[in-house]
Amino acid sequence: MHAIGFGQHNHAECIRQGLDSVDAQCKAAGLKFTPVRRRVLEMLLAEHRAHGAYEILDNLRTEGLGSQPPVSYRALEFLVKNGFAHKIERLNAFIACAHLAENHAPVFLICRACDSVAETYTDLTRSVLGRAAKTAGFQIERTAVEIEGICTTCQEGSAA
Amino acid sequence: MHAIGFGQHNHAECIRQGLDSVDAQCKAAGLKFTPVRRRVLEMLLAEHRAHGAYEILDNLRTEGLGSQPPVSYRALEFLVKNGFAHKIERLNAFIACAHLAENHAPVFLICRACDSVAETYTDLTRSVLGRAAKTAGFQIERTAVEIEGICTTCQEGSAA
DNA sequence: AGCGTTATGTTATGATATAACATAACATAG
DNA sequence: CTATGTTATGTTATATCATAACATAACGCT
Repeated sequence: MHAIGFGQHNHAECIRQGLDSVDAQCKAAGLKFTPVRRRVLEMLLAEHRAHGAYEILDNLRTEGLGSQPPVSYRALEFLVKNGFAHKIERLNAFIACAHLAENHAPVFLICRACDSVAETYTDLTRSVLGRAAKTAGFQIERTAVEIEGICTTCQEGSAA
Repeated sequence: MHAIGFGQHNHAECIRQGLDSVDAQCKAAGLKFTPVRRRVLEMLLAEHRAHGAYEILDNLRTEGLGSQPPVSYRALEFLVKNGFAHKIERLNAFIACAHLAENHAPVFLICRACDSVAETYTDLTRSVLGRAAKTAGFQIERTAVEIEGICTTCQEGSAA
């Protein structure tokens, strides 16, 4: 298990790869990766933090790609539904998936100081929680695991 | 690990015990368990499902205990902050804590068919996820683990 | 070209949440 | 027992997040 989101990496490359990967997956699955959807994903990929639907919308508006809430919500819904992005419930905001193409139960590490969000994952549904659910006879469909705290960088910034 | 929420139990007793327990904890901690706060917790305890802040508010209004949003939000904030209730982020709604007086990382099993919510718990922060966070140098403060699916009862209702 | 399906545009409204300020209740130090 | 600080409540207004509903356009297919 490893976390993507904190630390250095080639970001332009990261965005390009993300778009290419989704492009390919959409082609393979017969999904339409339209300009609005593509642009929204690009915005999400641009930073490892959660973006609000209205923030996305503001950008779309500037670019003439849409001006009303349903435009961004629909694009985000498409991305989330197909696993290209996730919704962070805690923040009512969205983030690009950092493990594209892998079937995973995402886990988010949300830094309350700098708002960065790292995504890692777990085989949660087959571990402790999965067993608990099974015992209760509960049939799991989706999981939201969101951990709030302070990331490494921010801990260094203000020595605890 | 066991789940509270699905299945039979003496509910009047359950409510009374919850109120008594919180009453005692507030006394011990020097917290004020005021009429509004008490009544809100009582509403939450009345059913094992998440209650919206405005639903709570409607009831308070009927009873002359408050009429504006901040009233219910403040009471709920008090309950959540002190561990007597939890917020279900997925539903933007609140539920009484089912493990009062135990220090725990709550895990919610949310049935999307009947809207019931069961609370179980885990030593999550010391297990797989905790180790992952530690590796990433992340300092955990809060966790929200929400599992959505179908509860036993609803599975029986409409045979899969 | 006709038809069904999916995506987009647009209006309107619903649902959730909090900032900001005023007042009241309560504890306790003087 | 009253002045003062603190916590809780009352109230107005507004910010923020989300979707229902309906109209139009683009696309794929026969």
